[in-house]
Formats: sequence, structure tokens, C-alpha cells
Amino acid sequence: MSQLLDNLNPEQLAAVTLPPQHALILAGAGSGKTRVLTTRIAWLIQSGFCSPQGILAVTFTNKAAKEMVTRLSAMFPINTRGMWIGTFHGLCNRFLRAHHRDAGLPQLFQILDSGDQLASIKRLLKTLNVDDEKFPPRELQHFINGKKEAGLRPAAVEAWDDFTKRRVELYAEYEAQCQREAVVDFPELLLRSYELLQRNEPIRRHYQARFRHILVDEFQDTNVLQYRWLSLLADGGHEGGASLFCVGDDDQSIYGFRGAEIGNMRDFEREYKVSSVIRLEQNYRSHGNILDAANALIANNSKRLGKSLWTDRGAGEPIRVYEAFTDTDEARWIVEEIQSLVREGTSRANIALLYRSNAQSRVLEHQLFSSGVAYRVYGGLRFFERQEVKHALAYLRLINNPDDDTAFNRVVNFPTRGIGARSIEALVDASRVFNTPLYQTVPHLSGKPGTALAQFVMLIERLRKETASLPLYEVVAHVIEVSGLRAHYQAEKEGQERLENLDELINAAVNFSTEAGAGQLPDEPVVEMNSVLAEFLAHASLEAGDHQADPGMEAVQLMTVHAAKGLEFDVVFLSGLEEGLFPHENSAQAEDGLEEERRLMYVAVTRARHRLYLSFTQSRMLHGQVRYNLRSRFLEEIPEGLTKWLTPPSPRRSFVSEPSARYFSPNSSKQAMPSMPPPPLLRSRDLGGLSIGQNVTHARFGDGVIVAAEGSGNDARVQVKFGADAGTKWLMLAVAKLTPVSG
DNA sequence: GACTCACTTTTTTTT
DNA sequence: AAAGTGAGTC
Repeated sequence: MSQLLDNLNPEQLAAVTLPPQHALILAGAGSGKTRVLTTRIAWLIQSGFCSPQGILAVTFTNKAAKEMVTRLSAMFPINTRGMWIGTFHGLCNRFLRAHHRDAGLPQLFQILDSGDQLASIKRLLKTLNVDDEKFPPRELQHFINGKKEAGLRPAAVEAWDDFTKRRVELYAEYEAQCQREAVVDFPELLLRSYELLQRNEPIRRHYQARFRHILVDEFQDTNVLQYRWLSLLADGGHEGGASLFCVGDDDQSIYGFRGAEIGNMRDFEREYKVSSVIRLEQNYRSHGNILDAANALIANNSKRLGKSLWTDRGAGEPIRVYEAFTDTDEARWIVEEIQSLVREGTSRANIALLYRSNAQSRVLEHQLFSSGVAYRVYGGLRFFERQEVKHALAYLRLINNPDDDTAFNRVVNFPTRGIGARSIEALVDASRVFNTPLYQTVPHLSGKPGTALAQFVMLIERLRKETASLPLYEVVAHVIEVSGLRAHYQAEKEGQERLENLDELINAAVNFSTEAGAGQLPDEPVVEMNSVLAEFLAHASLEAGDHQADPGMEAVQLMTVHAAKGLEFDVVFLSGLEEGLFPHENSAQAEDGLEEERRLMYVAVTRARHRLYLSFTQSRMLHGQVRYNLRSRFLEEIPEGLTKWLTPPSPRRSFVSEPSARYFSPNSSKQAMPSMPPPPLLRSRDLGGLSIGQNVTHARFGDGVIVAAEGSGNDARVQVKFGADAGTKWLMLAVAKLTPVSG
């Protein structure tokens, strides 16, 4: 026991050894948050406050959950099996499987990931003949998920205008479709669990009595529904209910876009009369300069609970800043820098390359690849989201649950087997008439048994029979063969990598089989044979990417800033510090958008232990166009004394044309997200005396600035950004009369 | 019905 | 840049 608490600082010790009660721990970046959580669990059990069965620990990522289990098992010999440790979605899945009947679901219900959900919504709009221009599927998806995350079923949504009314109807139709097809989307996992707990008293009582201590990681990222779910389990803080131990950092809340509600922290404090708020402010990760930069940055946010990190490690190295001409130059410089770091003995695995959006990884990867530097990309196109893997999974899903129309549509004609749009249309019509899922509708169709559709059904039936008694990995392998997927990709020129991914899927099934069953709890129904497949499919949906994570590998780590949360590295490169990119221009529309971007920047900066590089470029290829961005305002927010410019510090160029984005600000002091005229020093094209960045005037559109050019000679076109009225236009040089203006 | 090619649209972050 | 859409051809 004493060993357990060794080396904790006074605040950590206080948090770990709080007597059973509600507590809020404000844990800054690198302050030993995970350590406090795991030690707290160990301490509770060893002190006899609670048995392992009484522990419920929730995290947001599978990575964090695994980490917690690993650390716990290392800490003491007791088995972690009895505890519920997992992500919100993972735990809700487990809960719904155990009580599927009460939840109104078949036992083998399937989980839709975001992509599946979008496909499902598109299909719904099509069958209902809804104009998808008026109701864009993505927007509808966002609407539905937003309502679910607020705990609202269609009937509970207030709709005053026709547009919203119609969207609510579509929400209801979508629900009906999901129920018909026995599928559940991400927010539905939570909402169902919540509703079941709420309306079913025996079940609620059971879990309320069971869980004595509920521990929540990254509490600042919980949404309204998750908070209410926790409240139900903890019996709302009533006498006899579980103790809620919430660990979070309001400065690291970066998931507002998916409904995270920082307000939960304040609500929790108030509703649970939390008397013990403990701040962990000592940082064990980074050197002083890095922390000072982080503190200075985040101080620009207005809505904070207040907290300031400190370290006793000394200032360390200055933060290095680099300005490049182009994104390619930036990438080249980063790779050169990495190579010299590696020569000096830094392990590649301790170097991270962070960026705001996945699209930025391409240039970096290209440069790393051609320089022969081993690297690993996290996120982006995740393994289980690759099309070949999704196809294979769709076959498996049909075996598991033929009513899954999303899966049906995905592979009914893949590989192609002569079932075209017309056949599908007829089938969809019939399915509406008979009110049956597509698969069950096939026999109803004017029935020559030899039709392609009937053959497809026979294929699935055959697969189900043949695989009924096989172990999971053989099921997967068999399906990949018999469905024709392997043959199809073998015939494809670029199919090699896809074939490897299919093999990788079989591999994943092998590993899954050996691990399966390990999480069984004594008080849960025995899992039947066929549900191993269901479990595997749920795993594929819930754990889209972690599968390929190989952190031990001696490779440079590439990932988005979001994906880097919770991780730390000796050396961090943060690239693309440009207005429009970071802060991202799309964030301007969201209320609090800029503050969330700044928190994201804060997360990025605090990932670094010893050395931090910040870089930006004058021009960048984005969405197939060269863009010229002003360097990020976040760079300006770092005090000068902490940085060292590797390129001559340049003045932050002022912008000429209209600001491209404005941030919402309650104080009406609106800030502009400007774009800048391109620097004249870039290699120029022959544009008949004009150059990128030049100010010009046009007889009709007025004054503007050339922002891009393509073609040459008679085909030469330039893109000119005019004032607010005219906007940005492509003009043929041979046609348009552009006069250079000095300025 | 399958396939190709040109055209248009999108264009953040993720369980 | 990449993905999705639509028209035209075999």
C-alpha cells in the first residue's frame, strides 16, 4: 500500500486517497492524470472500500481504456475482469447486448459507424423521394446525432418552422429504418442505454447497487447524454449512490463539435455538491519554455476554470520556429531536421509530427517516404474503414443479420454480378410494399429462382451454412474467398494492397478469437457461439483504427492534434501554423470556435517533452489550389522570449482583400480571419508582366489581387480576389484587361 | 448492365 | 486533391 502511494505529490496523494465521495480533479496536461486514476482504483480496492466489481471506469478512447487496464494489472495482482473499464460506447454496447430484449433489440444487432450511418440516411432519402439538395444527408446526420446526444427522440424535439418539422419527420423515419434493419448508430448506443436504465427500475437498481465508484476520464469531453447516463448510474448523487470521481481539464476540451459540453464540469460541481475540487498543476512532462508558451496561449481564452501549469525542470530549449515558402519546402525541412535528430541519437518513435487536418499528412508522408525515414500514420483512413475491409465486413454482417440493408446494398453487386440500379430499384419498391428488409423481399419478387438477386441470396445462405461451425478467422477467410472478393482484387491492377488488407482482416480475426471471452463477467448471460461474429463486428465498428497502432515501432509518429491527445513525445513538430488551417477556417462558424481551436493548440504544444518545432508556410496546396495564408495568430500569442526563429523573423503581412472568415464573439469585437497576398518572392510564371500577389484593377470588377495562376500563353488564367461585391474570379489573360496597380 | 470519361462538388477534428 | 455524379459507349 505504501508502495502504491510512493512518489505522488501532495495534490495527487490527496486526490487518490479522498474518502468515498464525489470529486472533481482538474488535471492539467502532463500532471499525472492517468496515474491518479489508476492509483485511485487500486487504493479503493486495497483499502477495502470497494470490490473490483464495484468499479466502473469510463474513457473516451480505446487506447486510454487499454492503458488503464495495463497499468492496473501492473500495479497489483488482482484481476481487472470484474471491473467495467471501457469507452462510453464500448460499455453501452456491452450493456445493450446483456439486456437486448429489454432494450427492444435483437441480440445480434449491428453497429453503424459514421460512414454506415451516412449511407443509411442517403438510402432513406432516396426511398422517400426526398430532395437531397434541400436536405443534405450530412447535415441531416448532424441534426439527428445532435438531437440524440441531447437525449431527444423525435417526439421531444421542438420544431416551429416547416424545415425543422420535416427534418424531425425524417429523424423518425430514420429511426424506424434502423429498427427494421436491427442496426444501432453511435449516439443510439448511448441513448438506448440511457433510456433503458431510466425506464427499467430493476435493471437500474441492479447497476446502481453494483457500481460503488464511477471514475470518468477526460470529463470535459462528455456530452449532455453521457453526463445524464453517469447521473443515472450514480443515482444522481443521492444517499447510497455511487461516488463520482471525475478527472478533466477544461483547457483540453477539443470535442465541442461532437457535442462535448464543458458546462458539465460546472454542473457536476453544483449538482453533486462537490466539496473537493483538486487541481493538479505540476507538470512532469515538459520543460519550462514549452509550458510558458502553453500557459500564455491559453490565457487568451475567456471561458476557463483557471489553472496554471508549472514545472521544476528548468526552462529547457527555446521553441524553434520555421517559415517555409511552400508546403513541400516545409516538409523537406522537417524531414532533414528529423534525420539530423536521429543521427544525434533521438529515437524515431519519440518524434511526433502533428497537424490540424488529415489532408496535411500527404506532403509529409511523401517527403518521409522518399527520404527513407520510417514513419507511421495514425488515424486518417482507418483500417476498418477501407473499402475492401468494409466489403468483407458487409458479407459477414449479412451472415450475422440479413436484415442489414446497408450491408446488403454495399455488396449485392460487388463484385459485380449483374444486379444493376433497375433491379435494386424494383427490389426497394417491393420492400416498401411488403414492409420487409431487402433480403427478405427477394423471394417476393416475381420469382424465377435463377435471377441474379435470388442467386445472391443463395450465396449468403450458403455462406451462413458453410461457416456455421467454423472458428471466426476461418469464417472470415472463407467469406473472402467464396464471395469473390479475393478474386476481384487479384484481377485489379492496384489490388495488391487491398489483398494485404484482407489478409490483415483474417489476422485480426485470429487475434480476436484468442482474446474473445476474456471480458466475460459472471453476472452476464453466457455468450453463444454465433455471437462471436457479432462481437467481432461490433469491435470493428467501435475500434476502427487502433488495430494497426504499433507504438513500440521505431518510426516517426504522424497524427492529427486530436489523435495526439493523451500522448507525449520528446520532440514534436507542429506544422501548418497558418490562418485558415490552424485555426481552421471552418471553426469560425461555430460559437466558441476560436477558443476551441486555441485549446487544440494548447493540446498540441503540451505534447512535447523537450523540444518543440512550430512551422508554417507562405503558400500551400489545399483542395487542389495554391493558397496564401497569413501565419497563425497562435504564433503571435507565444511570448517572444520563448522562441527562436530558424528563419529570419518576417513581419506578419497585412491583408488586402476582404476577410475570409469572421469569428463569433460575444463582445462584438469581431476578429477577422484574413488571407494575405502571396509573397512576391516565389518563382513566378510568365503572366505577361503580372505576377502572383500583384494588385490589379479591372474595368468592371474594380481592384483586386492575383492569388493564383495556371496555364501559359494564350491559355493563361489568373485567379483574382476582388472586393466583396465581385468576389474571387478566374480570368483569361487573353480576354480580361487587367492593369497592374502599385500597392 | 458495365465501364469510361468528363464534369462538379467538397474541402476539420472522431467514438 | 479526391470523391461523387452523370452522360455516353460497348
